[in-house]
Formats: sequence, C-alpha cells, structure tokens
Amino acid sequence: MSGHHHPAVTGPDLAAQLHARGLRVTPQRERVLDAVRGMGHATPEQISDAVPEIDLTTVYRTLELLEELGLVRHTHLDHGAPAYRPAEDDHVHVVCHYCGAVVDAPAALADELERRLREERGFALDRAHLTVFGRCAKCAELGVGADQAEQSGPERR
Amino acid sequence: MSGHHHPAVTGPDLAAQLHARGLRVTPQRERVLDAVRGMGHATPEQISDAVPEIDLTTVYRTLELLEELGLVRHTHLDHGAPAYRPAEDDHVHVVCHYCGAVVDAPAALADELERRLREERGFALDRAHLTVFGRCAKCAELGVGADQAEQSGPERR
DNA sequence: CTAACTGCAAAAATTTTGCATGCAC
DNA sequence: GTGCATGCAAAATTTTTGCAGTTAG
Repeated sequence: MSGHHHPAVTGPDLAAQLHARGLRVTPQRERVLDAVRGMGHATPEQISDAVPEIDLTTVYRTLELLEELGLVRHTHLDHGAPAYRPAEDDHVHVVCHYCGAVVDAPAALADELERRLREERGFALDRAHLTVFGRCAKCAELGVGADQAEQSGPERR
Repeated sequence: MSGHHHPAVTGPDLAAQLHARGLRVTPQRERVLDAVRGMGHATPEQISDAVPEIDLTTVYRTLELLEELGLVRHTHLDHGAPAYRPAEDDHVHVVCHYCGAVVDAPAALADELERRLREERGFALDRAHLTVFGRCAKCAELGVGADQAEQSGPERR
C-alpha cells in the first residue's frame, strides 16, 4: 500500500527478477511485495489482512516465491509465527516475551556473534533470520515476569 | 550414579517443584521430563514418539507446566517447530538452514550480544531461547545454497 | 494462443479445548 | 473421599495441495 512508488524502501526490482526466470509479473506479486515493504515485517495473515482481495493461498505462494527471488526474508517472532520482511532491511529483531513488543536493532549488534561463529566453527550466520527474545526495559521496570528463575516464564501461545 | 528412577542427567527436583505448588507428582510428568533431559532437545512430537504410552495432549500440557515450573525451556528450530530442552542446559542452538543440523554452542558466544543489548537498550536477553540460523561449514564446502544473494534461499517447511 | 497464475475447496498438520474417568494425596 | 490429571474425541489453527478457470506475455 502506497500511492507513489519511490522509495526509501526501494529494493531489487521485482519485474526484473521475475523476467530473469521466465516468470510472470502479476498484480498480486507486486502488491504482496509492496505490503511487506510497507509494513516492515508481517505474518502471512497480517499481509492478507492488508491486501484482502488476494487469496491467502496466493499470499503464501507469493511469499515463498519472493523469498526464493531474494526479495524478502522471514524470521520467527512470537511462537514460531513466520514474519516476512524486505530482504534489503538488515537489522536484528528484538522481541519482548512479556509485552510482545518487536523492535528493530542494528544488525551490527550481532557482529561479534557472527565473527565468533565464523572463526570458531566456520558457521555463516544468517543475520536476516536472527530474532532475539528477552525482556525489554519497560517490562523490567514494571517487574513483569519477575526476575528470579521463572515463576511463570515468558508467555506461551 | 544413584538411583534407578532418574537418568544420569539431573536437574532441579520435579517432585519438590510440584509439591511447592500443591500439584501432583505423576508418572507422566516424570517421564516427560526424563525424556527431555535424555534427548537434549525435542519437539512435542518427538517426545511423544519417545514415550508413546503418554497421550500427545498430555505431552503438550506437561511441557507447558514444566516450563512454568522452570524445569524446561523452549526455543524454535526449523520453521517454528518448538523444541524443548532442560532448563539447566545453558547453550546456544546453532542450526544449519541447509542440512538441518542442530548443534549446541557455548552460551558465552552470545555474551557480547547480551552485553550490548543490556547496555544500549536495557534489554535482558533470554539466552535459553536463543537459536541462530545460518550455513554450517560442511554445507559451505559443498556449496549448498550457493553463496551469492540467495537464489533459492534456505529451506522452507 | 499457451502456459503460468490465481481463487476456491478440500486436505494436512499442529495445537487447543471439553469431559468423563481415574489416580495422587 | 476429593479434585487434580489423564485420555479420548472434537474443534480450532495454520499451511499445503488439487484443479479448473483466468490472464500475462
């Protein structure tokens, strides 16, 4: 959703990527990609809500395709719910288990982790998929979730 | 070591935790906890396979309870599949998107990330829930998943 | 025109809920 | 005995699959 297509969020060109593979440029594909870019990150259901004319099945198939094309990536917020976001956004998702807040942090936050995984284990960290959980400053202040062991642990689905 | 009832892997005492809350010590609860401790990490379905006499519904309810008691924790491997593990295990899960290998790494690997989140944002990282994804050394050697952009991206469910 | 794409219906897979019976205490 | 727990059936979610009609190229 957006009236003009210029961008702050310009990403790789959809039409070009599709043509390169002999695939078709359809309104559904353009709108789903626009929705993801406009929302920052969203689940298939949220995307479907944002673009109700498009069948949910098509949303799933389109997101899968867009990910193959390298235009979007997904990670898991909450309890496994997949959240898709523009591939060009390079940041770490930080989620509060208690209030559910999801904020974006600089990807550089994971530089050290990435370096150690690479140097110590030859493992290439996928930063785009990284989401970390914990308790945000606000919930800590309010004492939500207590601070010892776990009395009730973080929320479940 | 000692007994015949408990596995070599020990942790906080289940009976004590249950009694402290006026809850009952049942064979199902003991066996599910033993299973999680014995497997290191497992999904509800895997646990159910390991202890087939126990109804899957009970497995779900028991895992939820054990997490509330602070005896187990869960994180998300693969595509959101919940993986439960003993709360006393303190390590980071490292998962290869390509071959699916799940290995445990020292929790210290996330120390720097934890410190920065705390100092820069007052955010308390939940290391027990942390799972990082990427490509392992073996898959990198084999060239699985290529290394440019992501022509086909990591696997999907 | 031709085949890729979409929408709709149905199937799968996963997790939750409602109850009657059964045990832990 | 009392009532928390379990097992079983059914429901609710979430994601996938099959197809026939639609449409981009």
